[in-house]
Amino acid sequence: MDIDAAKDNFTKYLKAGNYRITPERFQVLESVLKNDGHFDADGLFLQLKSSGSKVSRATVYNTLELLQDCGLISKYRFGENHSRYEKAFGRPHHDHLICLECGDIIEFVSDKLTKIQTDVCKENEFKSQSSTLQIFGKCKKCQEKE
Amino acid sequence: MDIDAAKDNFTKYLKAGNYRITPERFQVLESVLKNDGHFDADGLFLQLKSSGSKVSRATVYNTLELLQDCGLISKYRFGENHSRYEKAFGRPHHDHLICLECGDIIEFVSDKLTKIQTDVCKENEFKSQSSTLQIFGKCKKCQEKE
DNA sequence: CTCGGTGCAAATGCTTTGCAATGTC
DNA sequence: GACATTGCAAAGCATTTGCACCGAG
Repeated sequence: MDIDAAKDNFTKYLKAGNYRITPERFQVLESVLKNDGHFDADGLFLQLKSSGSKVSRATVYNTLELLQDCGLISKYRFGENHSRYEKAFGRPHHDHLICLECGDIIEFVSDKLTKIQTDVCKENEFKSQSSTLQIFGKCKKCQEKE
Repeated sequence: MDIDAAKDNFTKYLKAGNYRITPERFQVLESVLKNDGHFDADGLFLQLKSSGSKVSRATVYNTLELLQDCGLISKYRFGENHSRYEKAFGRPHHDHLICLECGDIIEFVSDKLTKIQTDVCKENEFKSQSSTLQIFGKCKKCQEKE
């Protein structure tokens, strides 16, 4: 839907930072936009490769960092040994329930949580930039399996 | 203070799980108990080494996992490429403010947060096992530096 | 034409693993 | 004595880096 808006956004970010507009960077962005859930760097690399792109892993990592810096994607570490990303463009902030059994990730939004975070930061005179609440456990489906 | 209680705890856990009581495992536990803040596996290994212990990295990692399973320590991933641990024995649950500038980690406790988490889990029929709220940003000291 | 960006492969850093030796039960 | 646990070094895996080449500005 807002693919063009995302591209515009990225273009502006690149120009503003005096980064070059390269086809590789936009190939990565397009690949990112195809993913609806969470994805990782290597998955994205494979996805690009299978769609005929010749972008290298190095460029994928490099571009993911740029996309994160300009707010188009969010990066997470769900207690695994690799990072996960997801589209952030035009989406409200949300947090995650992570099933340790099946690996499923459930998203949720909580206004109250946002307020608590604001309060905690104020109390500690801390300037928040980003946050993540991760709840690990067992999802409904996996509980029923027993 | 509760060093003996921690050791008891670990002993019981090992026996219950049919794990063997080895000196190496207790050397790791003792080293863990010496640390008041957050520490990582390699730091612990070095600490053990410098105090004359011959425990290997493999054993450190193995034992840290056991200690985590029996609730004596907690494991975190603060967006870095390595895991961090901290004593959990006899401490209330708390969360973290992480300064992206100086790396300082501030702990905080929030009852309201606990309640929200309970509610979110109920709504999603999710069975929580552990959780972590991480707020990344800039601490008071680093804000003043500018 | 300049210098930032790219691909490739090698390097890195944390963590795990394979295996023979060791020590607990 | 059986077999889980250990130390060591090598392997794994995600990510980064060095460098020669390429192409955007």
